[in-house]
Formats: sequence, structure tokens, C-alpha cells
Amino acid sequence: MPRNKISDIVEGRILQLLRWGYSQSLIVNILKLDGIHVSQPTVSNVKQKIGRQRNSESKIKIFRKKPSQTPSIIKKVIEKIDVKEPPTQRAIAKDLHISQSTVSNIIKNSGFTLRKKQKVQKLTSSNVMKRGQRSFKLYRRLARGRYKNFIPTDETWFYLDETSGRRKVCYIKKTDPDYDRMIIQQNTSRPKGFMVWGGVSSQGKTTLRFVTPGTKVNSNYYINNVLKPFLTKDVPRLFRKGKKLKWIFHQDSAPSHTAKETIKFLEQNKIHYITPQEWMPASPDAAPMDYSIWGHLKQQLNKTRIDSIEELKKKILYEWRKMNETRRYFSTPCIQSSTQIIDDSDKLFSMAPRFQKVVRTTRRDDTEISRCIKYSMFGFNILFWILGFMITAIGIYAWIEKDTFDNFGRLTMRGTLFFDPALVFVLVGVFMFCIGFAGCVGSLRENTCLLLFFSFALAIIFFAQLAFGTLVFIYREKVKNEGEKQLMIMIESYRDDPDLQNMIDWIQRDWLHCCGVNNYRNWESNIYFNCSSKIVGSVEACGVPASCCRAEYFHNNKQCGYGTLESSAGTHMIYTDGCLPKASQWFERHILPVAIVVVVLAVLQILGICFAQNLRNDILAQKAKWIWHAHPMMNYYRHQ
DNA sequence: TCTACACCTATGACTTGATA
DNA sequence: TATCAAGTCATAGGTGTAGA
Repeated sequence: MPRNKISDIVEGRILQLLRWGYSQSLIVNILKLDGIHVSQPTVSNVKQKIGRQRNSESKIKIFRKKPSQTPSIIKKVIEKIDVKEPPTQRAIAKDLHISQSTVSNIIKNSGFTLRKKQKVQKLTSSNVMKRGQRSFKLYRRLARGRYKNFIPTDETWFYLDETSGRRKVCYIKKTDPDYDRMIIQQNTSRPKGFMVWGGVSSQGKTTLRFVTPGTKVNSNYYINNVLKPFLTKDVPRLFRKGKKLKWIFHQDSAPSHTAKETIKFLEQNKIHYITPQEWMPASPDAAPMDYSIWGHLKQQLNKTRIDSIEELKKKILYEWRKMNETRRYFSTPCIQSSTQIIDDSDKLFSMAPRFQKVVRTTRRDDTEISRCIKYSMFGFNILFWILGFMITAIGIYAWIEKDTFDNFGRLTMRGTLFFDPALVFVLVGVFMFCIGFAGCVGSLRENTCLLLFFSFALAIIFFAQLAFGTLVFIYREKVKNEGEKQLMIMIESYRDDPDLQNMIDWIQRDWLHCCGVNNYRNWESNIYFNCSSKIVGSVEACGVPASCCRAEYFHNNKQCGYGTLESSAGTHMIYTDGCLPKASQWFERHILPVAIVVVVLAVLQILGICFAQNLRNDILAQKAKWIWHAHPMMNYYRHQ
């Protein structure tokens, strides 16, 4: 049962009644009449509570077993965090014998917020404009895996005071005027340090080159002490001749890099390099050395305190060597950084967090387009394409040869259209041509739309064949009757279409050695071979086509079929069996080869669909990267 | 019958270890 | 380092009961 605290009004009413001398039970009854339900112990508690308050100097104190957030503890916590370099919460908790969570709660309740001190990049309107002009061009050069050929290089300063192991956090109050700004670290004047040059690529990293303090890094120094050793030692090691990689030198637009002498040296040595016109200043995504590698290295150095320049050099070399295991991420032209960028109007907008996390990543990105599948698809489909083209050409030629206008006229004639072999050739050829074109060009040009069409068309053909086969099996009697009817139409049209005639002749004479649909007498249905044609003086009346003649008679007498339909005539010179039963027998005899052909066709179709989908998925995966690389400005402008 | 007290439960403030 | 869930503890209010 929930217990609600009695209100101050009820408490005041009880107190008033007690002062007037009413007993506790009477007070309960009086309050009941007023609609207030309290128990007698409650009245007793009020009486005792007031008594305690009178006896104590202050209000009722709340005693807890282990009060942690006491004023003194809170004060101590605030004293510890409200300094330039506060200790960790864990250390504070250990010191004050409270938990880290309690420290966190005290900090939060006291109105403090944690801020990480970071250096920030200043992005001028000029930088913004250059990004807009140059980003697309640069990212096009980096796209489709070409970034693997790049060697981004850069110099940076390492200072002793950056390696003191100091924490880069501070606590700030909402009332602080700098609350909405990042805390910008200021370098101390004339710190002890030196400059280091280095570079990374998908093939590995260069040797670090230390610049002697006090040396002037001009074009001469850059060529002799950096570029020449790089060309003679690093490049042969990283890009061996067998790899055939056209490596591209990636450097920023420092004065020594863009000097005429340096450019001349690069061109004389036929080095492909990023020109000053392509370089995007202050762009974390375009300068992995500046915003990722050096940052990572400095982060590692900052963890320990280093007291001398020599020690710093050793530590840098040690950390540089350790970066071997994460070599792959060097090849990705994007960085992990929480860099903030300030534009001219001092507005803050975040950019870098949108970039991929690559530092310390262990997951490998091995996705690429399979060349084997791509060129297999291309090779197979180009044959299919050429074959389709040839079949179409033959069909069109045959169709035109017959009589174009007559053919167009016959398009409207029901029942004979699909028995035109030329037209069948054209339709099949066009279909093969389209599918072959889609598969061939789609795989070669990595066009996902064409590949989708290709796989979709193949899938439709496959399922249509499957459905056709199933229906034929289920309705085999009906199909047989319908086939018989259509074949009879073909026989009736024998003299109307030369191609149809050639086809029927080939079936009867060369393939099945048959005559008519069910038997040779089916030819009576053709007007030219029907006995009634005798009236008009047709020589073929009461005969069968010459293709019905047995081979031994056909060579000697092309008219061996004449008169064979007459009742008195002999049939020993012609085939008397119909083509339909003969065809049935042929399939029964060749069931194994037919089945093999069907299975091979089905497998080829399924493989075609799988290959096309696989290739399409690979392309989409690569495109996702390409789109990301090609439009880094999308994220950038979104924050303006 | 009245009162004080023990005991029980609900509630809320607080602490703490685990974990993201 | 922040946050969550579970546990701890004090307080308020209800119930039952012993004692005056």
C-alpha cells in the first residue's frame, strides 16, 4: 500500500489540535469529519517530530550511513578539478575514498562539463574556395583504388613540451565565457624540437628523415636531403618493378615543395606528383600525414615524459616502426580526427568526425571487383553478342529477300506469323543481341543497370523455360494436339514461304526421314498436293514433296513423290512415317544428350545470373567508396 | 481508552560496480 | 569518463500491541 507524506496543512492542523489539548484519538476523529484520514501513530509522530525540532538547534537532520556528497567532499573535488591540469576522476576517487561514479556525479551536479583541449585548424574563406575548386579533381585521381598508388609525404615539428605526458582535458562551467568555444592550446615560445619528414603508402612507409635544428629547409635542402634519398632508397623498396604501380608523389604546398627548382627536379625525374594547383590546403581528408599519421605518432609520444632531444628521436623511430602492423590504413586517404575548423566568422563547425575511422583499425577492407568474374562475363557475352548480331542479320536478310511488303502484309495474318523462320531468327537474334550487349558492356564498363538487366533477363528466361517444361509435361496430351494442329498449318503453308519450305524439307529429308505430321497422307491438306488440284493441271496433285523421298530414290528422280497419294500408287519410294512420331522416337533415343544440353544451358544461365549479381554487388561496394571520396564537400557544406 | 513503541512497507536519495 | 542497474539506507506512514 503506498504511503503518502502528510501535507504541511494536515501537519499544521494536527499541531493546532494538540495545542488545544485534544487527545490523539480525538484528533483522528475530528480530522475524519473534515475528510482527512490519518492514523493515531501519525498524530503521535507529528507530536514527536515537533518535539525533536524544538530540542534541536536546527531542522531535522538526515543521517546516512556513508554520506559521500558532503559539502567538504564536494569542495575537495571541485578544488581538484578546477585547475589547469586536473587529475583523473579515478585518482580523485582514490584520494577521497569515494567511488569514481560519485566523483563523476559531484562534477556533474556542481555544473562542470568536461572538455578535451584540442588544437584547431583555421579554415579561411580562401581555403573553402580552394576546396570547392580542387576537391573533385583530386578525389577523381584518388578514386577506384588509385589512392593505393599515392605516397603522401609531409614534414612536421616534434617538440619536447608536447611529450610531457600531460592530460589534455579540462573542466569548464556553463557560466564560463569560453564554454561554447574549444580550448586552443598555445605553443610555448621557442620550444625545443626538430623537424621530421616522412611518408606512407599502401606499400609501406618511407624512412623518417630528421632535419638538423637550425637548418634552412629550402628547395636545395629538400631536393638533396629528402627527395634524392627518397628516390634512391624508399621508392625501389616500396614500388618494386614487378608491381608496375604508377606511383604518385603527394606533397603539400610548402615553399620548398613548390619552388621552381623542386618542380624542375620532379619533372626531370619523371615523377608524377600533386601539383600546387591540385593541393587542397587545410583539408584533413586530403592530407593523411598531417591529420592522421603525425597526430597518431604525437599521441603515442604524449603518453610518456621525454626529457631530451635524443630520447625524443629514439621514441619517434620506435613508434614509427610499431606502425608497421597497421600499414594498410596508410593507403586510405581519410583520417580519424576530431579536428574542429573555424571559419572567418569564428563559427565552429565540425568536419572531421564524418571521416572514416582508420587509425588503429584492425578490420581489413578487402572488397574489390573480381577481375576473373568481370572478364569471364565479358568474354562469354561478347560471343553471345556477336552470335545474336549474326543471327539477326541473317534473319533480316532472309526476310528482305523474300519480299518486304509481302512480309509486312503477312504480319497481320493470324496463324502463320510465328512459322516464319526468318522472323524467328530476327526475334531470337535481337533478344540475344540485347542480352549479350547488356552483359558485355555492363561487365566491361561496370554498369550496374546493364548488369541488373542482364541478370533479370536471364532469370526470366530461366523461369520461363522451367514453367514451359513443367506445363508441357502436365498438359502433354493437349500440347501434342496443339502441336499437331500447328504443324498441319505449317504443311498447309508449305508453298507460301520459301524459308518454311526449306525448314520442312530439312526436317523430312535430312533430320527425321519422315513425311507429313502423322503420316505421308497429311500432305493432302496442302492445296498444291491435294488430288483436287488435278482439275487445274497441277503436276504435284496427289503427290508429296520431294523431301519425302527416300535418299536412294531422291538422287535419281526428283519427282519420286508424284502420285504417291493415289490409292493405287506404291509408297516404297517415300517415307511413310509422320514427323511427329519420328521426332518422339528421336528424343527417346537421344534422351541423354538432350538432358545434358538442357542441364548445361540451365547451369550456364544460373552462373550468368550469379556472376552478374556478384559483379554488381562488388561494383556497388566500390561505388559506395567512390561516391564518398568524390564528394567530401557534401559534409563540409552541410555545417555552414 | 489513550499513548508510545516495535515492526513493516513504500519511497526516494544516494553509492557503487560494471560497462560502453 | 559517463551512465546504468542494483544495492543501501533513512524517512514517512500504516498496523499491531503492550502498558498506563
